Amino acid sequence: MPNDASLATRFDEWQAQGFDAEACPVRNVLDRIGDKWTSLLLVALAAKPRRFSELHRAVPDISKRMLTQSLRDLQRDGLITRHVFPTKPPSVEYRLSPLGQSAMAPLASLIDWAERSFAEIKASRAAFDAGDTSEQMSAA
Amino acid sequence: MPNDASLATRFDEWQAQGFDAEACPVRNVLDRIGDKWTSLLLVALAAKPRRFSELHRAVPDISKRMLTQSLRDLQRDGLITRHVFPTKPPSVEYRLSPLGQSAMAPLASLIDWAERSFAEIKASRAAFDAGDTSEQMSAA
DNA sequence: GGTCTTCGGTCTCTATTCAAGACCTACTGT
DNA sequence: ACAGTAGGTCTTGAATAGAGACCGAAGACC
Repeated sequence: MPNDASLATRFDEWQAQGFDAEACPVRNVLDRIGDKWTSLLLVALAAKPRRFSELHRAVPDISKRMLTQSLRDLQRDGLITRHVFPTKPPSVEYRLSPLGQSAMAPLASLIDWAERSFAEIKASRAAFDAGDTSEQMSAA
Repeated sequence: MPNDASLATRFDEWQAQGFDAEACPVRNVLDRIGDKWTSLLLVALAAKPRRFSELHRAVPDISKRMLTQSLRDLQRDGLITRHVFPTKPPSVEYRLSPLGQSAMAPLASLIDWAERSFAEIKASRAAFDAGDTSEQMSAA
């Protein structure tokens, strides 16, 4: 069962292993999750399989270039599968693989946290931007 | 309780709201989590409070510039706090705020998933890079 | 028959962001 | 006196993201 302590322990282990980017799951996997679009696409596909243009409409401000690239990355990592139908204008459907579905639970818990904490984060940002220099000068 | 269905529902809600980046917790929060360094720093600070150079040593291949900037972002979002001690060479300690600690549980579950799935992801990447074009042509 | 739109992309070009490393002030040890 | 440490900032090049043009084939429109 993961908790803060085991996280810290694992951090030490990763560090001991020289923090090789190839070997470190955090760097490998979280870099992809945080890829600005990929998590959004995963959530979009969690609802149901969708086609390319459908995804493009669902996530309005992604460019085709980035959509293509993000889908390729997701496919490469085995989180989604790509199905080509040789229809008159070709249609391509993307759907979550079992591996991708297994990611939804932890991803949902993160999103859940994000929604719960969003007000507090926004408040903190506002305070920070207002010049709130609440830095403790311990033992002046 | 979050599950796939509620995620999908929320996605529809975000979409209905015009997907304003300001209002969407996923884009706001996940963008930061996936900021390449921030989650790593959060994990590093989960173990214990650390000082600037200590963090720089703990995460070997981050540049000072990015370390400074990532810490500022984290501080701005209220996930960490910054404590300046007016010692002879000034020392600055960073530590997780309560909000930051509340993020560790979902983050840990994601990292847990990442470690469990890493082998499968690596295998998938290898297959993909080997030119495994396993695209289903339904109804040839 | 000619033109317009859809679909799933690719290509090019520009703007932003990242990363490496020099530099800075103040102090400390040798 | 000189180098080194601490916590950064600044400058400069490299990688990356985004906007939008283009493409081929097939309908649908007129």
